[in-house]
Amino acid sequence: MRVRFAPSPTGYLHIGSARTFIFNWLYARHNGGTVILRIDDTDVERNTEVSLNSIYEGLNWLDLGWDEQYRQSERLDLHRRSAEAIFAKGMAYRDFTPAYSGDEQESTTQREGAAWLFNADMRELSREQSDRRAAAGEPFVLRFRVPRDTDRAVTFHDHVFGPQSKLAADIEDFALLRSNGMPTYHMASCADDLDLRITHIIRGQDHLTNTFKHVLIFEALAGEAPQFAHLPLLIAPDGAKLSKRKHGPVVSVTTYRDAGFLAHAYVNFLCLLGWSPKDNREQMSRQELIDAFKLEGVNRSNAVVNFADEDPIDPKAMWLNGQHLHTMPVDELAAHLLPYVRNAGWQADEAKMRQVTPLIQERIRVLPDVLTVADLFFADELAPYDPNELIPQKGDLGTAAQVLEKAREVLSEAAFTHDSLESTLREAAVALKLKPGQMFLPIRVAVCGRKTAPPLFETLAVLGRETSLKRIAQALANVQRITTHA
RNA sequence: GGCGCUAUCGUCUAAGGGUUAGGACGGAGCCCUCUCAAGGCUCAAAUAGGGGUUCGAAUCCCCUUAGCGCUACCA
Repeated sequence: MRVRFAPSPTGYLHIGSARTFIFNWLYARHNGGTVILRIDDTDVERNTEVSLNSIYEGLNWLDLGWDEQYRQSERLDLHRRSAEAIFAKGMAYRDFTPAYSGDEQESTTQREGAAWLFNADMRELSREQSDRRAAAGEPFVLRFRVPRDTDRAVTFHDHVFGPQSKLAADIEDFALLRSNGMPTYHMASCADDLDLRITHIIRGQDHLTNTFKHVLIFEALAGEAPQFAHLPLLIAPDGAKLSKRKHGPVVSVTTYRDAGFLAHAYVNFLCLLGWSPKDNREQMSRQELIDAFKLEGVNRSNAVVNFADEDPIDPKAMWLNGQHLHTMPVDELAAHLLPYVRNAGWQADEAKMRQVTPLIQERIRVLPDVLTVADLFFADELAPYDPNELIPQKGDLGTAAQVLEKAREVLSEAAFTHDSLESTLREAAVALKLKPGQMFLPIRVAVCGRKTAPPLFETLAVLGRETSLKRIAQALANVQRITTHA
């Protein structure tokens, strides 16, 4: 079994394309098949190297890999020979009509009545006439001669959409070769699918109606077409199809990468758009996805990627990334986090990172969150904060000072382990006739620089005696400065 | 305009003739608790509309509506 993913390098890797690639990959891995990456670059006008690179960039980030790789631009001979073969069988003809020059937007919306199907004079042109004009160097496009004197229907079975049928008489005589000699998408794609022995074509639903044309080409060339499976499209909250121009960077996979997503969490999220394992599972490992993936589980209706102007990330994707982060082994997560910490300019080694990671693991949803959650473990100096933050419930600056002084006293003796710190500080609270919360808050703020932070005893243990006492002393000094000035 | 496809909570989805229409995200509330998270529990929230077929329809058929796709040398 052989599947292919065939992006054209006219933009970056789009979220919908990424999902198509993922589904192809999953289908192949589930069935022990081969994944082929084929760059569909026959449109020389619009292809760019930058775009090609960004597609590789996106694909590499997904970290799934592929088995074989081709570029259509290196296979033009095959495409032309295939077109010639169809022409030789009399199933294609030359059309010397100059390229349609009307405004295409208007032509499709304003045109009344029947759609264009073919240019009768060209379809009926005698072979002698055709050869003569071609020999004279007159440019032409090669069109498929769609059978239309019968009531025959073109049919195929789609693994997602079921049986499909369309009257041949409703299919226009599409182009195989352009007047510049380059193959069209239809020609190149089918010729390559045949030559690369593709068994299953899994692609976006925007190709569903093109498939009738492809079936005609496959029949003309080989008599038999591969299997088809079309995927529902990914659309924007406004119902429009995702486009760079209209929706901005949300449509690029690099948006998620740059936001600090785990590649696998992103893959997991994309899988849930248009496919379901049918058993309510959502967080799934790569192997679980491979095992569960079946084309029968693919939906038929388009799925909305739920983003907003203020937030380009789908909330469910954010949640799912958090789930993967929360359940990841500590060492693995620490390894993911360390580069972010170092890029921020902080001193950190693997050992320190592994100590800090368990304290922040369930408090982050994307990797860069480490910068705002764990800063207090890495920064030498705490950012300045309002000393009034040190005041506990039902207390005042005096209470804060009292707590901090007591903390300084007991912490200079206590062992810096979780259990020892907890019992020491709880006893101190009792001695001061304060509730535990009133005792802990001033210390937390003194040591973390803010009220929301990881649990106090673990935090103190990781910070160590020296840093903890230094920060408590600084807080105390700040409080005393205010009270004496007042 | 023609042809094709689709239609379940705001979003992702389950249920493919018989269920109080299930789960998840997001939202609200409660619990847990040294703060924040995480976790647990609860609540609000859907079968586009109309006709059939059937004892019985979200599910099958038809119509309407809406959305999407393709539509003369983009892929």
